Amino acid sequence: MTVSQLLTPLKRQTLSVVVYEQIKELLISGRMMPGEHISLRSMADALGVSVMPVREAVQRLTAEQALQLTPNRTLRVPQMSVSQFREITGIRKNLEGLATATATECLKKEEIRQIVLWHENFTEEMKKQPPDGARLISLNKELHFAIYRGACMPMMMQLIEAMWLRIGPILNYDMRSGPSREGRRTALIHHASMVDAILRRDSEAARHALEADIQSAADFIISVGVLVSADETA
Amino acid sequence: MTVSQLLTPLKRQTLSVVVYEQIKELLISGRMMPGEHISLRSMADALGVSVMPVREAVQRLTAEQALQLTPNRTLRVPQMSVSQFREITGIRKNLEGLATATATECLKKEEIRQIVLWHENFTEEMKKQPPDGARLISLNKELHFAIYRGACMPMMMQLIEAMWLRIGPILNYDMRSGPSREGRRTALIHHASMVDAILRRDSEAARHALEADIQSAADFIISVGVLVSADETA
DNA sequence: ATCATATATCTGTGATCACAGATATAAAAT
DNA sequence: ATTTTATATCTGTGATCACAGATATATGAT
Repeated sequence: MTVSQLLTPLKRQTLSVVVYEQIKELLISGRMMPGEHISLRSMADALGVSVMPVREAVQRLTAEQALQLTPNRTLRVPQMSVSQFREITGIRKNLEGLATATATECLKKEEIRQIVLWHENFTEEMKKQPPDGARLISLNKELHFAIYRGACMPMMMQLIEAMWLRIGPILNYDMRSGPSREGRRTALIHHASMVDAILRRDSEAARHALEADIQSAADFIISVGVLVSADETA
Repeated sequence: MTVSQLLTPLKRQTLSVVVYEQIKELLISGRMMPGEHISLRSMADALGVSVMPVREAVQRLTAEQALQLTPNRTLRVPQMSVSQFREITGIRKNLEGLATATATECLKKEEIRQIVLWHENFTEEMKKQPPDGARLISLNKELHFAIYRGACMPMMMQLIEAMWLRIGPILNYDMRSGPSREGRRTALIHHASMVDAILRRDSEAARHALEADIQSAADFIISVGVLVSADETA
């Protein structure tokens, strides 16, 4: 065996996409608050690169509406109005419902085993006093995406990820301090019936449970009052 | 009335977004073929700007998968495999179906009048011998988006536009020389029943007609054989 | 102390240069 | 004539500078 065979393929990673992934992770895990301002140069200094890669990463995130460029040439993580959040919730129920139903019919045994595992870990963390907010966010995401991946619809995955990227800061806003008690109970109920439906290969039941999970979480977010009026989002 | 009141608000248009819109228009109207190569500098020269704005526009289009960056650092308009096209068709039926059903229930009279107008123009152009391919593409798009806009779901609109951007080059591939005779007949049938359902405020019938329209067009594209094998899209 | 003005600093945007990798072209050797 | 080698050109990427607009700070006058 030669040395060249030992080397990893070293897939081409431009600095831009590395920066992009980093900022994306900050947003999706909710370490940046809605309304918070950022700047290209400060971000570049913090990451130890020039502004160039940050520019391209930010440009891309702005196109995905994960960041927002105000009329005063200021970058910020967008706030969200109730109506925007309602619309995004409707779209999510549609897309993720379709992905869940499709996945239920074609998931492999090994993949189902993994899903059950994520579910158990999530349940376990939920029962702690108090649960670790960051870990809950992560486990919840892993559980959902393990299901969606099973649908074998790569483009659908991208759309769903784009949606999660936009609601990431909002979701974290809630999860950061751990969800309320009844929030925990309903999440566990819906997750359980969703996993149960998958095990029974009942695609419509799985879709229904998933939609209920999304809707109840959305209702909670709206009731908390972190969303702003429509004119503050412009 | 002062002069300042006569001036348009002059909304801030960066060069980048102007270039972005231009390339987008080229793609969506199908003036660029799938597999065709482009370069930043040639595009910049053609538009009379530096490479900088083109870079950002292309970066954004690449993120939206409307352009593709090959491993050899070459830009091209992506080809599409049959499975990719099938998936995108499924997503489109879902998203555009939801938008159509929603719009059917809340469209205003004036908006419906406009939709009927686009439908009549499209029908008229279809009956010409031969029909103008570019005009058909434009009219078809206007008709569909007039309906979707009626749903008042701005985020949904962005998702739908992103889908159309990706299939633009493929659709044009077919429409350029005008559709086949039976393609024309089925398109007209589905459009007619869709508009009819909207007039009757029958949202489920409208959704069904829309889905049939998308599916029949997709079946035709697949039968033409412009799609490539999966390994050519990597 | 309060308000107006001026200065300094920070913002994103665009242009230009330098660089490494890939491709095409031309020259040379067989 | 064919293959190999060298050169030139073209590719996207990253860094740096210049610029105009906006914001904050400081300076001045009242």
